[in-house]
Order: sequence, then C-alpha cells, then structure tokens
Amino acid sequence: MRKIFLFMDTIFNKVDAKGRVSLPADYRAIAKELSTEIVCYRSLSAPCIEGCLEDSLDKLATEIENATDFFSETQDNLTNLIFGDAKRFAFDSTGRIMLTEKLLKHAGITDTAVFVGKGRKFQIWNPQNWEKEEARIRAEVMKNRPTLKAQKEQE
Amino acid sequence: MRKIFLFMDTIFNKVDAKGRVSLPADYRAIAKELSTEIVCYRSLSAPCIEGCLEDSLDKLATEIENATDFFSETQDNLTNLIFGDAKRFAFDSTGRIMLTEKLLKHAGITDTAVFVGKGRKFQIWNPQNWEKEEARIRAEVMKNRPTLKAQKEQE
DNA sequence: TGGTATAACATGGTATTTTATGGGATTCAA
DNA sequence: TTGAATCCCATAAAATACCATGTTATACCA
Repeated sequence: MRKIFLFMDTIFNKVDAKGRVSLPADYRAIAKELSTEIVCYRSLSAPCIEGCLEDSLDKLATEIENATDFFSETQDNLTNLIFGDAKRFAFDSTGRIMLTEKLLKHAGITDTAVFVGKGRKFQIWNPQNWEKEEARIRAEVMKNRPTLKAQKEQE
Repeated sequence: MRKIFLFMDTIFNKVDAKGRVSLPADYRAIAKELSTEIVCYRSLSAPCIEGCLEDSLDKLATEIENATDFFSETQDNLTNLIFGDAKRFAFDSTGRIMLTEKLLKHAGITDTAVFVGKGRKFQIWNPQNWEKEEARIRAEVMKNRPTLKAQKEQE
C-alpha cells in the first residue's frame, strides 16, 4: 500500500466524439489503491472542472457535521453548491470516464482536456485557457517571490 | 534505519536518446530507505530541474489542506504551479529515471545531466550552465560572508 | 601497505507491458 | 425503437522492465 496520494503533472488527453476521456493512469492508480472514486464538479473560481477523491468530499462533509459553527453562512452555501454539483465518475476497463455536457460546457472543453494536478485535487481545463492561466499564475508568483519563499521555507 | 537523509555531492551522468538518466546511487538509496519516490519539477528560480522526495510535497499538501479550507483560493495559484508541474519518477531495476521533454528543455539538458545536492532537495543542470552558476554562487558567497550566517539561520 | 578479487555502478541495447485512443457491439432506458 | 451510455476488442506509441558489458569503486587478504 502506497503512502502518498497526490495528483500531479499536467496531461493532455483527447476527448472523443462520445465525450470519453482517458483519466491519466496515475490518477486512476490513486483511486484504485484507495478503493475510492473520482468526483468532479464545476470549479467555483475558474472556468474549469475540478476533481478529487470521494474521500475528500466525505472529509468535508464530516467537518461540517462536527464544526458547523466554524463555517460561515457563505461557506455553507458553497457546500450546497458543491454537493449539488458533484458527480461520481467511474472509469471503464480502458480507464476512461465520460464527462457530462454541463461540465464540458463550463470548462469550454471540446476535443482536448488538460488534467492539472493540484495535490489533493486536480483540475480539467480547455488547452488554450490553461495555457493562459498558467502564464498568469507564473507571472503572479514571480512578482510575489518573497511570499513564495516564505511559504516554501515552511517545508 | 538511517537517521540522516541529505542529497549531496555533484554527479555527472549521461542522458541517452530516450531521456534516461541514472539517478545517483546515493539518491536512490535515500528514496528506497524512506519508501518514497522522487519528484521533479521545473525550478521557479533557475534554468534547472529541481527534485525532492514525494514526502516533502505531501507535507506541503497537508499543510495547505490544514491551513486553508476546502474552497480557499489563496493557495490556489501555488498548488497549480507546484503540483501541476511536478511528476513522480520511479527508477527501474538499474536505477534510471526518464526525464520528460519539458523538464530537459527547461534546463537545456541534452546529453549530460549534473546532479547537485541541496540537502532536502537536489537540482539537475546542464553542465555548462552549472559551471557558470557555481562560479557565480561562489563569488557571491565570498563577497557576502557575514550575511551567509544570518541567512542560514532563518531556514 | 600493496595487490587482487569482488561488488556496485553507469550505460547501451532489447523485450515486454502499459497507456491512450479509435471503432464497433451490446445493453439500457425513455 | 432510437438514442445514449457502457462494455469489449484492436492497435500504435510510449513507458517500463530486463539483460549484458565495461568501468570504477570497494572489500579482502597477504
């Protein structure tokens, strides 16, 4: 059994006419080894699909149960949005999932999907949008170097 | 079980046509003993590849998880950049990893890779670039001797 | 201490497996 | 029964495991 579970790397995969996409092999391996499933929903902050393990959402649900006070009303609304939007995606024997129209539309994905690892989560982007987003982030991080350094030194 | 794990030394290894490089034996030993894997990504500060143990990134992911709530956008950029770029590299029975085009290009590596130990991390350089970088660093450190001590203590 | 045997390592080449992806066939539900 | 979703098969490319060899470093012994 593996110790560490991180969604990483940036992978470009084709979306075929039926809407099928190969989930990157590494991502599959994680879901398989944890005997959990992949869940996807529309990102609240960007024009992309966001995904994580069902475990993560379960953890979120438990946190809400145990510490209701801790969550502000707005955050509570957000959880409604997430759980209302989230959907499990089982992959078939060849490792593909079928994204829904709603998700694909939100991310503007047509024939190619970009999987971007985020550690405990990942995102799925339209290639052009991701290219722009990556450039934007990189520029911003470079501008705020001191912050980055402080964060990295926490390691 | 070993007490101390540090990436050290400077090792020159060949990169073959497929992008395969022998990971220095000492580095392999560390990953093996810790039962973790090597992760590499493009350095944010220099034209080189940076590597560390998957443990380090996992720690970072956990910190982010704990420090922010599920929907936080503050760390969003950073996680996209770090985890989106990072990739696991398992070495085969002969101790080689296969670096990607993206990484090799960022570091300008063609046929030889220089592994430079950095303690908890290491870097992989193009030989010429490393030569220049080492000279630069050496000159700078000699010039700023008093500062060096203060900087080291911050870490 | 010097010399030799042994083991470890880097590295080239080849074989095998995995992965992504296209194209049906089959099942299911409206 | 028609459209959509799921499953199964096939294939090409890419990643990975395996084998072989020369070289270097290490251990061992006189």
